[in-house]
Amino acid sequence: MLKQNQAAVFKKKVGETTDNRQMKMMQDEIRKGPWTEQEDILLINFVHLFGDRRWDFIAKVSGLNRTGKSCRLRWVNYLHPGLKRGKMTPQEEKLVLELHEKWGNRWSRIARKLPGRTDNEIKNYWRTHMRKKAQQKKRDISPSSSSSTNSCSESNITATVNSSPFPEPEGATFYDTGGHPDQSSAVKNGSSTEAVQGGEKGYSFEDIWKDIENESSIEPNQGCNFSCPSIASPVWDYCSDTLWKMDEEEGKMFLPYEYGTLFLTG
DNA sequence: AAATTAATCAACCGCCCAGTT
DNA sequence: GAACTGGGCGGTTGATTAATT
Repeated sequence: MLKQNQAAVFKKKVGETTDNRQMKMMQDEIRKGPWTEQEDILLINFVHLFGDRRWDFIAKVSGLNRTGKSCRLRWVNYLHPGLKRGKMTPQEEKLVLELHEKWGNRWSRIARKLPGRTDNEIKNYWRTHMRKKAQQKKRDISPSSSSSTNSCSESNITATVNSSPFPEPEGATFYDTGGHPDQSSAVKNGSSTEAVQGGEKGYSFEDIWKDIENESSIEPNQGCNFSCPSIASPVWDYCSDTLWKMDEEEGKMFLPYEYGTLFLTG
């Protein structure tokens, strides 16, 4: 992360997009690329003050020179106190696969069922996983290939996915097709998949939930809770020690409460 | 030990939708 | 009802790290 931070760049927005909404930012220099710790701390402060909804406002008021979207993404994917980090547990893997089978690439929706995991994380996981699977399949098809030596979780996964065989045309993996070929249109039409939420599969989600909850004290849909005791994000480790101290020591560096008073009281 | 390849993850982009004016 | 705006979502990219040759 810190190495990436060194490479953070400013980019001119001019000529980069035709999105009208971004045209107004053209006169500004919008910071892009990896976030620095200072930015993280600043963002945390302002989310603390204004909540995790008004991203454009936070982006402006904080002086981050980031877009609201960028702030939101950073918060949701990295800074949110409820985030669980580290490898997916077998239970989580199983749940992801089960839900993906039901809902396709509805990552945010799937993520809501996995407390502490983000849509981005699940998406990345799935991408990696399906790439592996595609490669595995190639090896299986190849006559010179030897038998697979998958891990325990991997074999479970394969079994689950294979319960509903998906087409994997040459050159396009299952992931590339978005899971279910007919899913995207249904989703676009808003008819989506609420109806299939019942979970008619032969295995119990409650069991999975029990397992997951045993491993993590995080409640589903917990939301933003700043008394959060189980902060997993690296910056929170840092913040818990130094953030509020810095406010005092470095004086008006962030000015969170002054801003807060100013804007909250109108 | 160096080079190459694969895996992982953070971040951006563009589209869409819902709410507001 | 049309235009505008903010936020959410899925897809994609690029940088970094780990594993392999």
